[in-house]
Amino acid sequence: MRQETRKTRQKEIQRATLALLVQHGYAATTMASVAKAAGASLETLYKWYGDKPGLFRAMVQANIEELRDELVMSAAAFRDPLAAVQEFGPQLIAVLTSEEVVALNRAAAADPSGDLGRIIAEVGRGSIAPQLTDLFARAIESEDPAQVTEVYLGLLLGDLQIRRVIGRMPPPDAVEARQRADRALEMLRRLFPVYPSKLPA
Amino acid sequence: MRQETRKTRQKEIQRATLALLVQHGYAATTMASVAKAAGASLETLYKWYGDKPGLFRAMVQANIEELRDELVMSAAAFRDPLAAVQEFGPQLIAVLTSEEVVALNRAAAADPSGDLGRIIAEVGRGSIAPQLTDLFARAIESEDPAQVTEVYLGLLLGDLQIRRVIGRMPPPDAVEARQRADRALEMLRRLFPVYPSKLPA
DNA sequence: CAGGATCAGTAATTGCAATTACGGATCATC
DNA sequence: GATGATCCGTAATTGCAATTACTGATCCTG
Repeated sequence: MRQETRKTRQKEIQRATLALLVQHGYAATTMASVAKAAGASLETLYKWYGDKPGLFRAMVQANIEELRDELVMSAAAFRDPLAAVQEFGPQLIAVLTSEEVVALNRAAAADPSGDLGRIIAEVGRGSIAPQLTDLFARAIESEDPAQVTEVYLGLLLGDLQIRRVIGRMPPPDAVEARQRADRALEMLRRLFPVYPSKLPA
Repeated sequence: MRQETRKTRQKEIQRATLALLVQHGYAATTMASVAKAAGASLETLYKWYGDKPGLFRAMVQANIEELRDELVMSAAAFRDPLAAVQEFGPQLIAVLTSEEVVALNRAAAADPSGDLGRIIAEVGRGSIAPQLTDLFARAIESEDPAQVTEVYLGLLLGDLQIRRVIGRMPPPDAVEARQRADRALEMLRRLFPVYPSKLPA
């Protein structure tokens, strides 16, 4: 099979795996059910991914990277750093509380090896936080822009993520997400001085 | 067997269950391993708890209540509300990032029924947040003290919990916890006006 | 068009853990 | 001290899912 074909095939398999993970959880997602849903054979799954953890490792990696790339793109579309943050916040809430990311986090929580958690942390937070820190470094006076990011994320998300992961909350809708993000940014601006040139006109 | 004896026996079983959960996770904690560790028989486990989820439900309930009671006690020991919060913050960080609570959260994340998550949310947050809200209502001018609590928890914990649960972080030590709590309270006081009478002497 | 590789579909194989069943010891109660 | 209940320890039973093996079908490559 050609490389291109295989790549799209793998994407299909990983998509099917994620769908089953969202619906049934890690333990109840069997290799057989993945094969059936993806129209692939067990032999192929094992040849390509080695074993069940291997499949999920690849799936998590691919999906987290995909989500990251979407977020990266949207952030780059702005010149004014705080305007970018303002746009970014609600998206970040939406992504991090989505069924998909919640399911990925649950899988990571159940993974004794810690591989899934490492992937999520490195690819997810590891690439998102620096972007935010860059934006804040351009907009806010602080010797430690990374800490501004910390505070912002705390204000933005609170314990939304952990509550979602243990299953005690629906995802916030778009209106709530925007409100929450606006409040977080407003509080952040009261906590840290904004460069005068960056004040809104 | 007398009531008292049975109660202590159940406590032993639940303690052993938690220890195994912390060490191996939910999936790898077998009923047989619990029986062995607790020196109980499988028959007793099934007679008392019905099935594996039942055992874990009871265990989570008992342990969360125990943790809550410890926190409740410490908070009641103060007269000045913000002093109580100041003392409470580091403890809350320590408890919520402890191996035990992380393991309980992981079990809840893996539980498809949502029972464990419900227990944790209701017994845990459901009793802690109102206590904090009471303290803030006495110390801070706000039409919505519950939201002050929200903000405080966000500043205090950030994404510590979710990062702990997916396995990408050691628990913060006592010094870090206190620093973090102090910073959170200090930021909170800049965000919300404190009643003059409550200002420190 | 032959040859070899790759894949889907299905049928073993295997191991593990939840659950059940049973025999002997222990303990509270009368 | 008898007795019935309760408990421990261990040995089935059972079901499920990961993993492996086998059989044609399909698709590139020359």
